[in-house]
Amino acid sequence: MTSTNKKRETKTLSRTGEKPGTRARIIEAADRLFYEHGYEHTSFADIAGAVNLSRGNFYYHFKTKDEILDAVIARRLAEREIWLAEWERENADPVARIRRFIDILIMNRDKILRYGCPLGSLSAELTKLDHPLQGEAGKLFTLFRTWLARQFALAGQKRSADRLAMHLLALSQGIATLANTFHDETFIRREVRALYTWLNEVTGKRDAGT
Amino acid sequence: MTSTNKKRETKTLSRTGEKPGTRARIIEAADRLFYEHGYEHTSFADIAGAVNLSRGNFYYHFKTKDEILDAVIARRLAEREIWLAEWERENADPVARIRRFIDILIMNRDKILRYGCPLGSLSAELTKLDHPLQGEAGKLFTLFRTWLARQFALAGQKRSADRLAMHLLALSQGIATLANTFHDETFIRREVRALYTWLNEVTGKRDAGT
DNA sequence: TTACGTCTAGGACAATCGTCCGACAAACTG
DNA sequence: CAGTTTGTCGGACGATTGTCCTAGACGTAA
Repeated sequence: MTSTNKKRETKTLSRTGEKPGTRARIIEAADRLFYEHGYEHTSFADIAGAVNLSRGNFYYHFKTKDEILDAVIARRLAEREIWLAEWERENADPVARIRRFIDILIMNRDKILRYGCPLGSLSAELTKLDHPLQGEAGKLFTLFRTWLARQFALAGQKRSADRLAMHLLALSQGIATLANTFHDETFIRREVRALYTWLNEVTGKRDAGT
Repeated sequence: MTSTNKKRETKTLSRTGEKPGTRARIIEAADRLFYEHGYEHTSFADIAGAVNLSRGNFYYHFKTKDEILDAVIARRLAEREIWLAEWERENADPVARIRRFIDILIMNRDKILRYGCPLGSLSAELTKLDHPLQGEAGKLFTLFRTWLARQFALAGQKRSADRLAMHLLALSQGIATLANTFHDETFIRREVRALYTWLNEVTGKRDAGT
């Protein structure tokens, strides 16, 4: 449902005189603008301006705003799936993998301080708009939820895997929101340390460093 | 800065043929609509329609949309201050007071499932809009933060009072966001139970019921 | 060459936005 | 009584919104 795009396939196949990946550039700009200024507050003109396109040409690629949002969510999903694959490839230990998830808070701290959590803020906004793509946005959370639960299960917490995953998701979400509200980087670092400790406790491990 | 309203005073004093508390009714409707549909997504016409007023008359009471937002935030602040006073009056034990805060998640669970956290969603939206009243909205969090920290201090956790307050705020915030995203009431109840346990642990108390 | 599909530009469109005005009814003031 | 204040109404304003259309430029295929 998310991205059955005949256009995309056509594009990929054709070798006409198009600028390299105009459609992809639009989605990328929309992704950034939706994150920084919100979905509703970002206009067609804003996105078109960000990629130096006329609004008319823009319409050629996306007929409606919802279509762009759908593409943006699909892009975010794909991006996160790559993250998860990398974390699995680089860490055999499921607990180490979960730590990689927690580390997002540190690695993206600048953007979090300025714009909050990309997943949470989008989901919250679509709720207020009663937008039909709420479910799609929810899949972003579901992706992490099931992945985290699988790691917790691998770490020996099979029975409470989903509970732990949800708890970790909720706390990460709340940390991002409050850090954004108070513009407090120290708070992020402190909570991440606490999360590390919590992770070791619930997985029955000894402390594994900072 | 928030609510120096000559008009309000005039209104309170005058006994003209006005409908009882038109201004207050406007603020009340705006408060609800901002929560349910967001600030930007709520128009003058929406609010005016909700209180059966013409847009023209509406302008008489509030010159700009920001003015309404300012009044709504002031209203929310006042309302929360009353809550806190009640909790203090009804509970001598600071830990019991903190439990009252946690209970918000249960008591407002229906609205949370539908619209998320009133504080967090507003703060997040104003961030995206880069709105001048971000700071005012932040005061709502600060109100709870300082109050919770005071209760933790009274409960014997003076050194880590603010840290505990922030942690509790963040988790509550995250619980609301995820419960809203997944429309999961069970999740709220489970996390609230866990918060009760956590509260007893950090304040060095024995388990105090459900 | 001609024909065609792909891509782009510029602008039109109806609707809605926040804002603001002028007229008027009711009540209080002197 | 006349005059002022207070509250209400209907509608106008310029700007911006998402959406859509048409004309043409470009490269490829026949």
